[in-house]
Amino acid sequence: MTTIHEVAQAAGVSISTVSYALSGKRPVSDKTRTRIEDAARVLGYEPDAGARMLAGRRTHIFALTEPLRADTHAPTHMAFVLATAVAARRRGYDILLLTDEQASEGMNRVAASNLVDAILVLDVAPDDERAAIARSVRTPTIFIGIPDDQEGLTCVDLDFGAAGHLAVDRLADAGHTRVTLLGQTEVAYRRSNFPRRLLHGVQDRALERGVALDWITTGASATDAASVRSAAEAAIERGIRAFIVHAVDDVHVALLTVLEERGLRVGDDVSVISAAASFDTATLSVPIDTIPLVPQQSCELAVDLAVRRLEEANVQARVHLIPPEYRSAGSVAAPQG
Amino acid sequence: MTTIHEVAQAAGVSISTVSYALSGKRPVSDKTRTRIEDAARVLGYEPDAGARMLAGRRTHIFALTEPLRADTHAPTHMAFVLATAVAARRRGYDILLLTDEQASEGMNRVAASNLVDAILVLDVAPDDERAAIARSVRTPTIFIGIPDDQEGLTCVDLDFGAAGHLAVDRLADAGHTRVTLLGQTEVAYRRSNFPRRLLHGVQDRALERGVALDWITTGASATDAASVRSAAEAAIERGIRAFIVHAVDDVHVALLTVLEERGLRVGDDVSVISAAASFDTATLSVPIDTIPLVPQQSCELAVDLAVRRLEEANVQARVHLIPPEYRSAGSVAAPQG
DNA sequence: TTGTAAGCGTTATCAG
DNA sequence: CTGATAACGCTTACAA
Repeated sequence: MTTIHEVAQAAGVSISTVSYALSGKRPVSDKTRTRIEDAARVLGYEPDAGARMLAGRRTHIFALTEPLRADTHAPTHMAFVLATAVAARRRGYDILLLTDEQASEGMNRVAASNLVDAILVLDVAPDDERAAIARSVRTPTIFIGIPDDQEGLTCVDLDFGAAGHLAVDRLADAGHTRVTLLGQTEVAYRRSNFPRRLLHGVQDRALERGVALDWITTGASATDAASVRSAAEAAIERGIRAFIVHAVDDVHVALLTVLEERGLRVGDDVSVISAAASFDTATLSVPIDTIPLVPQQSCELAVDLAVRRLEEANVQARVHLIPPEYRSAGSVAAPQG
Repeated sequence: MTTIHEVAQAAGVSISTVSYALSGKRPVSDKTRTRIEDAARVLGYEPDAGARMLAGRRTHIFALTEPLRADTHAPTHMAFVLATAVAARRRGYDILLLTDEQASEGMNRVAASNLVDAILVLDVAPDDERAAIARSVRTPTIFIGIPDDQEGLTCVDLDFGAAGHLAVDRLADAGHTRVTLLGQTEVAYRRSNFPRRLLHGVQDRALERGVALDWITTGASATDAASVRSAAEAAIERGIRAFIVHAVDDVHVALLTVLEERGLRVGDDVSVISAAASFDTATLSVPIDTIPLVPQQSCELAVDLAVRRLEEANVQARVHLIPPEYRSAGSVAAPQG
């Protein structure tokens, strides 16, 4: 194992100069710095993590707590984990997984042992027990998602309410007066916060714009497209020609299949908007207007806030809502006849 | 932050006694030990991770490298990550995620900086570049999966070849002489090792038992069940009444749907075995005989091997194949007529 | 611009 | 069975 001593010796300087040259925390003359960097590279020097933690009181590790419930949508979840890991790595941090059933135990443990510099919280529930922990530990904690009680917490999330407004506005602007929202599973509206926020955004704006709204929850299993199909068919029978979909890809597929069977062309006879979809809607058979979920943005901002909390003195806790973006693909049209 | 000093003071002993009492690495009298444990609990003492690493040369962290390619099946992947994290935690280890595109960089980094005690490798490719890294670093490395060149590596995996044998044997024993294997995506047979191993197991045993075998790869997208359906229909037309399925749940659903449409009852008119399925086959509409993938077993064994490598002196590298298990559900029957 | 040296909080070696 | 104490490898005042 190469130590800082050996690098110092090879470069003919003291160990503190090596430390400063590599961390950049003190100006070092160009020629000695290059000499040090060369020596470090040649020797394959990498600072000992333990020593660095102990002396520097920085671990360069973030914890990521993810409860992983049975109803977790795996691809979405993975996208968030990956996005977090990538963003963290770009800032020089590694990710420590906390998948305990009782995430609380893990949070307390890593905080008490100074194992991590900050904690990132994923898959936030309305009454998330991790909110209380976050308030009680000294370790900076960032929520990706929003619990009911946000007092004193730093949270990051897509503005699902605004996404709901946006979707209704586009359909209302096009002239629709009746809209059906194909929503998440029933349990999702209890276990998570964001489906409700989108729902309320849609409901409120529908009320304001005088749009009649139907809201349908979709089946729990990806395998039973049947219920989605019949719900869509019923809506069409009633003359509905505008859909907002906030659901997994299978639900999108089921809806599009029904529309095609009925000979209804999307963006022509019928309007469809996909809101906060976690998968790539470009894989669908028809181009669909989308309000994307962008895990990258949320996770990058979360990592950014964590770093800021470590580097700056008084960063105050608040909720950061990311404004939704509307990606047009021609799937919204004025109602026919 | 509570230190070992404060615990020692509170318990009226020296810090070394505290260390030994809590680690159990030296006998400590019952009464002083309880006094120490009480003090530690009351003060909420948790050893400082950095100090522990530096002094003890043990980090109590395992790295988990996961390349996360675009074609990764998210639910399966998550099951493995979760199983690893749970198993590791049970032994007192945390998991550090290494999701770099170039996993090699991460492995070298955590090894050189002594950030982790061992490295666990997931989602192993046939020509995995991480095999070379594993051989070059001092950090013990365990593969969950098997690359082509296993020389000097410690690997853990389900015995997919034996699983293939088992599946064919059951069908041949029941009297079937023609079998269709509904396999993974085409790309999976190039990117991963295990689909090939199952395929070869099936092919070899089919040859031995005089069973005529068809092998079909399935579509890349979960949304196009159509190709699976037509393949299944073609097989049925040709009189095939025995299927081995090594694929995602959608493929199972598509096959079962076709069978039902044709009025073929599973376990009666037609035989179906699901091999190495990563999802819960109990959610399917019909009970299916299964050779389960058991991520828990692989991951537990991997963690176990890692711990053993740290605690024992000479554990020699080798491949550990987990024998497949057959779970009957009545979906295999003798061919009719 | 560079060097010296005092910790950081444990573990583990030596004594007792 | 218990106590001192020397590492562990680095960061960061404090000096020069």
